[in-house]
Amino acid sequence: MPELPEVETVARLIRPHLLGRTITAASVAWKRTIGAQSVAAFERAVLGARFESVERRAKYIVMNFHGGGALVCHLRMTGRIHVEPAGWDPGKFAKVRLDLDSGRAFHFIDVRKFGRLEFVRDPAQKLAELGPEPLGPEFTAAWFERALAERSRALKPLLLDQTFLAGLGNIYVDESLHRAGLHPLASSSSVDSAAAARLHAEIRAVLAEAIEREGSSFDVFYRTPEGNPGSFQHQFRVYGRGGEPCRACGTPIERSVVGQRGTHVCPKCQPRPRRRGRKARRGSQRSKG
DNA sequence: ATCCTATCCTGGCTGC
DNA sequence: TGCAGCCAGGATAGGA
Repeated sequence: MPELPEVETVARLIRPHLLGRTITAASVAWKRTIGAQSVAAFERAVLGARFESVERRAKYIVMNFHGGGALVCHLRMTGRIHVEPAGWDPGKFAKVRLDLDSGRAFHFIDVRKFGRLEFVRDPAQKLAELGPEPLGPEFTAAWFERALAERSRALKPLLLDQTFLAGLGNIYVDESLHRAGLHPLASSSSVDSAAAARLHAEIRAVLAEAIEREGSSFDVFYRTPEGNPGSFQHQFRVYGRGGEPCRACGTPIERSVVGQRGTHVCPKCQPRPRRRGRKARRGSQRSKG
């Protein structure tokens, strides 16, 4: 499903088609896609608007308009964006169409209808609750170590919490935890300094590598706006590899459910914590608080 | 504070 | 080949 690397890829690919372009017509085929706003109000708001910038924040694509206001898009699980020549057929799952003065049209397409394309006056306000960007300057190893220590939640649900750290989803959490040798159920407060630094580095590394490969496509849903699948799925170490040998040690990857999410762990590389919420006993660190 | 469950959706898969 | 039933999951709301 689209996580930070996939959303970044989409933003990069649609940006050149949108910058400086004006919306000349708008139509909405599925009302819930545009959020709480009425179709009439949405169309009124975007008609004549000119794209000034296209950014990514967490898993959101923020398309700012000249003079204020923005379209904020979340692909959720199956959302896709295409900017294609006017005659292009977006298919039966098309939800919103925005015609551009370039002769192209912006299409928001979504099989499962969970995705959103909302017009907001103040995107900063809408995105205010999000945690730091994992690839941004705020996300330092020191901040991360402290933030983990300040809570006592299982690592996986915490990393999926967008108000804690913004942009990771199920795939990249599983991959990061495996690469750092940490179990998804380990308590955040039990993570010592060295492990926090390791996890910090692996989160950044896995996201950067995935962006380089234009994200992951493991089903028919995620495609870049150019219609291509990403290729990072070939680098997965645990995600979707239940029963297959760990690439590091050969032990079969175990699949379980953590926080309602399919979860993939190498039982040897990521030993299960003996007790939740307590510091690991051996080789303990000397952290001062 | 943290955890758990239900909700939103439908294509694709499994099993009969 | 058909079909019922289950699964996937990001975000959010509400309850324990």
